[in-house]
Amino acid sequence: MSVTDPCELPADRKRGSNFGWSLGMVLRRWHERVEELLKDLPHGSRGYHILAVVVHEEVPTQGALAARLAIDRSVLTYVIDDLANAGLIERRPDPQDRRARRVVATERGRQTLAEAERRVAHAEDHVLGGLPEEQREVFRDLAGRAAEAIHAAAPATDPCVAAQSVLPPADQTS
Amino acid sequence: MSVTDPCELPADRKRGSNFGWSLGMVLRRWHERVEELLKDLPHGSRGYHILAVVVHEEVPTQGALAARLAIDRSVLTYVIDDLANAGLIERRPDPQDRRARRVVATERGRQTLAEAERRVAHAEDHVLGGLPEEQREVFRDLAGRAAEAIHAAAPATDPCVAAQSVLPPADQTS
DNA sequence: GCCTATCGTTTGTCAGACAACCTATCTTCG
DNA sequence: CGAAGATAGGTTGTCTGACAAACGATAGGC
Repeated sequence: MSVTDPCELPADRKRGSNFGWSLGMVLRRWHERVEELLKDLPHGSRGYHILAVVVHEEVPTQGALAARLAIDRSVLTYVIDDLANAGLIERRPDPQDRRARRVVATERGRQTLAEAERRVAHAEDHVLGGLPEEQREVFRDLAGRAAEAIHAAAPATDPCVAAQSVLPPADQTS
Repeated sequence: MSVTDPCELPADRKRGSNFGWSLGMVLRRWHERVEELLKDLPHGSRGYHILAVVVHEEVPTQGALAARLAIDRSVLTYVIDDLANAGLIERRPDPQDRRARRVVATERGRQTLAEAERRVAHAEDHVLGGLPEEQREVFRDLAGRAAEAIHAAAPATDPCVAAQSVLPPADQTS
């Protein structure tokens, strides 16, 4: 495949192709719905993501959890607090390293997550209602793979793009 | 970085329940890059979206612009202020309705947008670098169509999903 | 000519993100 | 062993951006 030629914008670009806007739109709606659905889960979608990783993956420590989700550690602190208060997870001292805490899900946490996942899956279908059924799965899959690639290549600052002005030199008064 | 090996994600459950996270991840990265690229455009990606609509679509008024982008009017006020100060757009009184302002792009605004779009397209290719080339276009297209459908069906509060607890009936003591 | 709705603008409030700092513990090295 | 630095987790404070409410100006109905 030859290089991407970003200078040739598909003529349709004017309306449908605001990728950033579109992503924001979909994500916003996803948030609205999920936040509504998971209102009694301690921190809504935040708690959901964390609980999901705790349940589905054997996560060594809080730090690893933060890295896995690409969120700040200080967020983890209070979300885990509240998830623990709700009896969904437990913070146990790591016998190997007493600085670290192992975060493990309780049985109740697993049940709650299972129910939450059912609801979220349903909500997602609704959010993507504008797409025919089979394309929803494609979209989810592509999003997941794009996100994983991004997460794997963590260093956000890739200087391959020069930082020069988009504005013309301001001689043409219009 | 000792024990954790965050890349060991057995594939069976890593996707399917973290669509929201994936979207957030992609969008965050998009933001980082675009905000970097458009740092001399008055409000970064915000100004970019607004300018794009002003240039590409004949938008009657600020209110219509806000509705088109699904953003708050109060945001439009100051972003348009700064875009106008930068000489990219103009606010003209609507001859039909002197409450309303027509927002039109200047020639400079058009040029700036064209340049910005080139850069953004390039950045987007980079953000989606984890996907093979042809799937990027699919992803963009799906996102665009999903977003438009969402935007068309604006009323966010659709009570088709009951708001009941995800938590089991609390048999555990605290 | 009033009264109400609408457009754009301004202001205030609130939650979430992020950085800086702190404490406890582990590790390394003298 | 003990001191010094590194690391895990937690706390605090600041900053930004979103949203609601109030405001002046103008249009349209009666």
